[in-house]
Amino acid sequence: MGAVTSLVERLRTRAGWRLTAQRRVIAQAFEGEHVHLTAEEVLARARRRMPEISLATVYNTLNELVELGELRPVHTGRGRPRYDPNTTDRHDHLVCLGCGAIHDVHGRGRVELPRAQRFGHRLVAQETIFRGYCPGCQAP
Amino acid sequence: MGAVTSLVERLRTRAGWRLTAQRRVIAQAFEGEHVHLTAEEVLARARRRMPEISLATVYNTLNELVELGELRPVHTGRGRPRYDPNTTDRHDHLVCLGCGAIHDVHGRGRVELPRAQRFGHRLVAQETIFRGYCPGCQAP
DNA sequence: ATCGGATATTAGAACGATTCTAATATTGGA
DNA sequence: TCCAATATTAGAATCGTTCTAATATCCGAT
Repeated sequence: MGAVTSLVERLRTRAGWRLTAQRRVIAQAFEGEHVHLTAEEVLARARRRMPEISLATVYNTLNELVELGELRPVHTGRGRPRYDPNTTDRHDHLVCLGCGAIHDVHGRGRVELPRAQRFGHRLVAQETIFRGYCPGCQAP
Repeated sequence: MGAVTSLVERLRTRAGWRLTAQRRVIAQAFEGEHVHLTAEEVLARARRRMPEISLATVYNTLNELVELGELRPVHTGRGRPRYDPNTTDRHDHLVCLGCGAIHDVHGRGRVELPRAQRFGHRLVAQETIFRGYCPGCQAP
């Protein structure tokens, strides 16, 4: 998955799912490495290829791709949620509280949640976010 | 701090900060352990003691308390942000993707961010969130 | 090829959460 | 007691996202 096949390629061959022109340009917005886009940014990129695409379709498609496990929403706590197409390589995120910039990072070690601490939950995901100030935003 | 002195007590003695009646009832909303309230919930609790308090004041005060380091906002990715008065004991959060319930948890181990992975950032916080489905919400 | 039902797109309205505005009230110090 | 600084408030404004319902497109069956 992930690096092996491209997002567009995977969507193209997904049974029971139509890869329309709109969905294609939305998927293409995520090409390249280390992309973490807001809905608005996805719209802007999609419009470069298809100027008439609507914001509603962007939201619809983003929600579907999250549902399909192809995008991972990242709640930075600074501005709006961002969407990360890298759902296969385990990684964390580093967010600048000044400008909102976001980096993929590979933390050392892992937090485990012992059974006794799960309160009967079935775990499906875990996320670590680091916050700080980037070199350009040294601050309060 | 934290458990040693109560939030209201700390605010009462904070220089250059007026502990008004409104701010007091907002702080009192966080009494008790393991509380994670939305702004709306804070308003509801504050109104039990002061029915005429306004939502604007709740938002103003919550933002100030976060600024002062007395509340920690928790971005669960499910519903609105919650505010956690426990800013001193290191802990993580477990969120139910079904009903949005949230638990304090103590994960085992820790994620470290090596200097080489900090991209020059000065780190100020780190947060791990576990997501899953609680016993009442066994799901999709 | 054509039809028909299912699916997708769209503009714009609606919604919910939060912030802003600007007028009024309260505070604490001179 | 007076004054300036600070806090509160209702309601308007803003922002991001979802909803609505009308139109368009797709794909399989004929």
